[in-house]
Amino acid sequence: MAEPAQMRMTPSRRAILTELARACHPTADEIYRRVRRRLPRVSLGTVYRNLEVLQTSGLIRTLLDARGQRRYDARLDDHCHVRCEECGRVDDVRVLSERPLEESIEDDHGYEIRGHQLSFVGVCPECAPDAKGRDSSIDAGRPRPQRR
Amino acid sequence: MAEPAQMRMTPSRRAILTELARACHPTADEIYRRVRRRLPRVSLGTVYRNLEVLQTSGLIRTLLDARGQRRYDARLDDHCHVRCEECGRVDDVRVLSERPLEESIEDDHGYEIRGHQLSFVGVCPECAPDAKGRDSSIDAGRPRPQRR
DNA sequence: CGCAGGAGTGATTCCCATTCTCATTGCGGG
DNA sequence: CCCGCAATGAGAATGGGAATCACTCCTGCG
Repeated sequence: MAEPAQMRMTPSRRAILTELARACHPTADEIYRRVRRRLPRVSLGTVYRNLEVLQTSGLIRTLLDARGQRRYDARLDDHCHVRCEECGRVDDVRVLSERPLEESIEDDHGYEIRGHQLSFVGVCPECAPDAKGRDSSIDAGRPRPQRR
Repeated sequence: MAEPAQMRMTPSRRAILTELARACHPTADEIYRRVRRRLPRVSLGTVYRNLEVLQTSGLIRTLLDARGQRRYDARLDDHCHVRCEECGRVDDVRVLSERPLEESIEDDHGYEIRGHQLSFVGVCPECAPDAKGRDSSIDAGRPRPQRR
């Protein structure tokens, strides 16, 4: 799913990809400021729009930092992250199977680890595309999807 | 760490805890609407303030749904979540060691699983309270912590 | 008992990340 | 060369969350 739909590789999109590969999990605003250094006329709206497009096309990934702000990732494979609760910074975690994960993060990255989370992401039965009957009696008033 | 600091158990705080135990991972706004049913004079600001206080006191936990909105959890033990990308709903995952996790989530909860994340949360070396020298030469312009 | 000081609160405003609107631009095909 | 549509720039709108402020309510103490 999420095939590289028809999408033009425009200069602003190319620049976003370049900056994304260079910086480590930047926010939309960081990307915006970097892209502007070479394409000064690019607007913030364009950056957001294209990040959305690139993600839909499967070229980049979105993630959330510890405060809930979106950050973007050029790596497409599954991997772990460490997220700083203070500044929002996000780092990749190198997984070395022979060492306990928390310990190696503290040693290798200098983070003071306070916790971890394992979460799964998907679509709940109420939102399932096939909409198999099932109008929830509980929490009935929930509005339909609606992108945030 | 995070000892139950001195904190009065006021009616609004009690109501928040009650509603939190009843609903499953509500947002601040959902808690607000529920609390208001019994304490109609409570304001949204109070709810946000008290959620912050309760979390600092270690009585509740904060988590982020798939869209980055904060949700609150009365359970204090470590456990996994499933998060719906469409509506934001979050469910607890029952971990049964004898079955593959994704499979049991699909079966038990009806979610269509699209992915998972393992992430660690902590404080990065630059934000470490002891501030051991280390002013980053890379990415120098980063402003100091500053809550969001 | 009366009071000072601090915690808690309601109402409101502010801030900022993200989205939306809309007029304009420019590429690609005919 | 012209049309149509995707892409864009500029800026307004949205919405979650935090902050401000004046006021109320305890609580400990004299």
